[in-house]
Amino acid sequence: MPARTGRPPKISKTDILTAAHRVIDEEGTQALTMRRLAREVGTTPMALYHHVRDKDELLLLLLDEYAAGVPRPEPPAGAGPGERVVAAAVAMREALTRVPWIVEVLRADDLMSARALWYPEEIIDAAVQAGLTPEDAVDAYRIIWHYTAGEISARSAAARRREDDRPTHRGRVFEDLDATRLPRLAALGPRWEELTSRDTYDKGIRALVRGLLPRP
Amino acid sequence: MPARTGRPPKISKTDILTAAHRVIDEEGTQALTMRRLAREVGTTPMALYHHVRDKDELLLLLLDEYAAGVPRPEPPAGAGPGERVVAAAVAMREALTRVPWIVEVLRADDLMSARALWYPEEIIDAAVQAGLTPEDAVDAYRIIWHYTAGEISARSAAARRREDDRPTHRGRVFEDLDATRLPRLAALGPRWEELTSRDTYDKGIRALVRGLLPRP
DNA sequence: GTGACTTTTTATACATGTATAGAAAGTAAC
DNA sequence: GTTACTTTCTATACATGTATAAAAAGTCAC
Repeated sequence: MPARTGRPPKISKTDILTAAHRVIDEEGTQALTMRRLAREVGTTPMALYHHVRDKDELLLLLLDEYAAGVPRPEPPAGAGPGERVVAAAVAMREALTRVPWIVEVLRADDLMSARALWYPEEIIDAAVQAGLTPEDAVDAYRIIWHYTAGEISARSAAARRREDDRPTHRGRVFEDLDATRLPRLAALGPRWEELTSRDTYDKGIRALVRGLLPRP
Repeated sequence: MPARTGRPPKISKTDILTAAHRVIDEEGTQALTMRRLAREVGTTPMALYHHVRDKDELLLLLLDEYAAGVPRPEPPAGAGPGERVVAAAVAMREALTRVPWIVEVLRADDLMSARALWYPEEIIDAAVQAGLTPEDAVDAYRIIWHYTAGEISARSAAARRREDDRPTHRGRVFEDLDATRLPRLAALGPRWEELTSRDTYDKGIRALVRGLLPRP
């Protein structure tokens, strides 16, 4: 154990993560600011930046810790490759949906944390079992990931919109549609809010699997 | 023409949008701050907030203006419904990719601006032509939209990562993969960067169309 | 004109992420 | 011990979006 040189650290990455968890658990995501976190661990805000690169990385580390706590379920027994992909994607989306700050992480990085990597592993493996080349299997995974990330983002934006009662641009747009140029939308207009509040993730994933994997 | 009451406005929404365009054209998106914009139109920052709700709405209005300038292409002659959907989705993604601030807009709202609505119109119409019910056609559009938004976000995040030469969390994660638990990823590891830099949007859209529309 | 009312603009303030510069606190060589 | 070097921490500062309160500038009824 070689003695380390330099000023001995007062705080560790673990301290930071623990404190961050505490703050989020007790007061929610929006209470997690760098200043607040610094106070919580007993330092100055900028000291945190020696342990994490920026706030986005902090969130990614939190996500990783969270992922470590999610058990890796066994793929359903006797399931075909297609069903394995669907099951993994659905589990991935569900796990991510539970993370309140997930949107920030999605914006920052397109890949999951180390301990969440079994999702891509499972999806890619199942795709290869179904007959895809490894390259095609990676493509399939990325396509599924893009779809999943987009769906999560959109859902979160919709939820924010619902909380916020200020009148939205969106509403105005849909009120006066040109029925000549946009007949379908005009016809659907009144039902738009209802139609677009349905959960279509599964439907999309199944369509993707049908379209990506070779016909059995 | 009823005379308006209240203090007469010094600036209009049009002034703001014009100035915003000028700033973006001349100095790029990151130069567009509320303070800068206020200086440009000759007011105080907060005066802008009487004409736009917040910066996100401003960007949405800019997107709408931009969309007005993109001509609505005729669907390819003699194309089947599936090809029409693909063409519309590809055009939508391409148009949005050209808007540098698109990521902010995607985060704020899941729907496009008024003058960009022909994309969903075209997709929904083609889906109905293919035999879907209007409800299923809306679902199909939303699924395609989620996929598209996710892909654009991921691409933009990847581009930012490339510009930034600071070492990324992502890199470290992929260096030490547990080959026992994650054999596929470990095998692909060295090629991951290359494999995930490919453009798979078309492939995904075609898979979605295959999976969503009834077999012809 | 005067006072009530409305709309728009201004001034000020705050919270946030983080850049930058340098101080503090240790080890290692001599 | 003194000096050089390294790592971590602190202080200060800035740019940003936007909340809040009040001021300004008009119309209208009388």
